[in-house]
Amino acid sequence: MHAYRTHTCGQLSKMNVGETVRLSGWVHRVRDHGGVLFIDLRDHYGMTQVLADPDSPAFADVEKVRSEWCIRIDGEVKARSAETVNTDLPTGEIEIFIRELEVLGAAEELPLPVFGEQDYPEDTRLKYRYLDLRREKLHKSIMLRAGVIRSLRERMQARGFTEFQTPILTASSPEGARDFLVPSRLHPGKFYALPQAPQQFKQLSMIAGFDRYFQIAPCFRDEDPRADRSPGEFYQLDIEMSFVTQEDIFQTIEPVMRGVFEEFGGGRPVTPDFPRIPYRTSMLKYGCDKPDLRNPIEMQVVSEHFDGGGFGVFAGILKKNKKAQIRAIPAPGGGSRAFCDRMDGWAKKEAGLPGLAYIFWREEGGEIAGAGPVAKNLGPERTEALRAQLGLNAGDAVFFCAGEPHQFEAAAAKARNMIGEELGLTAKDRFDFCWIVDFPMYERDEETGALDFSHNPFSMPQGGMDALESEDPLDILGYQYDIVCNGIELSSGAVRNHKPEIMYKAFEIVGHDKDFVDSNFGGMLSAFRFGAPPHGGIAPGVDRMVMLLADAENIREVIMFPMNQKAEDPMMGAPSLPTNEQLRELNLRVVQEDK
RNA sequence: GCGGUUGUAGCUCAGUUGGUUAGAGUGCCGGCCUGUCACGCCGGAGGUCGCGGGUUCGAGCCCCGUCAACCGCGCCA
Repeated sequence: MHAYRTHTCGQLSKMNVGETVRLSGWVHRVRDHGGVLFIDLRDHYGMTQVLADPDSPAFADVEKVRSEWCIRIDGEVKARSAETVNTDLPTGEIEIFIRELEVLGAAEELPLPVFGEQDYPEDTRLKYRYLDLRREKLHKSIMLRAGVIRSLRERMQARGFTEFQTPILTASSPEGARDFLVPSRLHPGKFYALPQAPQQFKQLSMIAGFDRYFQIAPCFRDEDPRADRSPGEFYQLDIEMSFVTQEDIFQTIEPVMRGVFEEFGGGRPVTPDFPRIPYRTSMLKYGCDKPDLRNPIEMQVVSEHFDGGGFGVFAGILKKNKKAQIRAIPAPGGGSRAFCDRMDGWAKKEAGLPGLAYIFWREEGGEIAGAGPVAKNLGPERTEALRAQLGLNAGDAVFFCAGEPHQFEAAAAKARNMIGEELGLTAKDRFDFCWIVDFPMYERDEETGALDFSHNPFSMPQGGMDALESEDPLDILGYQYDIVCNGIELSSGAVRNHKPEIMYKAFEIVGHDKDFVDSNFGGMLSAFRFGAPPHGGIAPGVDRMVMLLADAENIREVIMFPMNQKAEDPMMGAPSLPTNEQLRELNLRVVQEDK
């Protein structure tokens, strides 16, 4: 007989009745009835009820075990009587009568119970992550993650992609986020950087002729975390392909994403064809570039109804500022003063808006009439024209944002989400994908007035060199795109700029000369001079995909050993002080120590 | 760096207008119990109410400061 087990805890059934078996696992729950004592024995595969009574030679030992002890038992498989069958358990038709028990690992009083669904404070969960990982929910989420990664690999390989490893110790890149640096022992005073993404390496692999690259790639960025952004490190499904247009990339990646969400989404419907929404349209309709399309609300520009009208505040804003605009957020079914006032209060308190002006419509003597202070000042004709444009009816409402779009859009997007939630308009249990396309190449810094890349400086501008030379930089669009699902940005990608002269020109527009480009991106740029193929790619975030699939609010729920909000690992004690010896070898001296 | 929320038993939480000895559930320890599967019943131990200061006859509760955790902002090509 095997030293630890003949079967797993999820394996035995009626077919095994009468067999002598050996199981190992953790004591999930003990139910001691004095004369008979039940243990739910748990392992990775499932749960089996084992029991002993005074007839068992192991009875005295069994009485001593406690929750989460790791034990091995030998015993006989017995059929349960009809009344005692547990239909909730795959092994519920049998139980094991214990003949022998060995304690493999006893457990002290638990700082974190494994049994039950209760929530526990995160610092405790992180400090005792191995206990938390025993719990059903987290254990399942981590297995889901593993399944998603396996499926992504299979799907990519099936499409002719090959997984390559790129360096972890590499050079710092001046663009983007803060780097993690690793001191070089062999080169005193010099540092490696951990890759923020294998961006340049994957492009170089295209230039090297590998045609289709992918990698479940670790990425490192030394930025402050958020609920959906883990501190320091995360994984991307990093992809690059040669001889492709933007459309080819869409056609390749979309089925991978859809397939994985269909495979692991538990039957929740997935967008059959991802709509493509230009960046500017998205900002207009949704106020942001990552719209939650489960929410049907679309904003509209309604400035004309207020221009020169009786609602003095808005008319005044339009008159004073040419860039100003009145944007309507329709709220079907929100047509009550109570709801409108509640949203107005919320906007003041939570959204950083001066308030949310509103109109709501109701039946008055067989006619639909607008109500509220805005409607009163605007007058019935303009109010009616507004209603007609928005297609609203009695019982509906509309909220307004006024000013320059870039000033109110973020808050308007929040309000749109809030209204969708509050009115029950936002669908649940669905994965609504879209592509956001046509990102502008450049943007102007509001304070300094300087031009800068709005996203990735390595993307190909639409129109190529001609566009860079002739168009207003702010009008130039890039072959650059995002995948968004349920309001979460999953991925950014682009067709790359593989021509040195266009690269120089693109950087020149934001005020970087040839020397800057050469000294910062010299490696890649020189590769572009030796027959670079047109290429492009994308990099969906694995952690966020799993978050969506697991319905997790926090990225730490889908990472096996995450760090806390302060980028510490309370279990392993990272980061930690180096020894003097280590510092000496690295030629480093610590100027200021953390308190 | 800034803002918000939270902090009471090992764990999850309650705690009235500031009032006498700070409670419950769970876990732990002891006792009882031969069919439970959130087993049940009886008993027990377990508290610097995050920390420091203040107001008050009296502070878990009010005030000031501080620390920690989380959430958000900045940041994240």
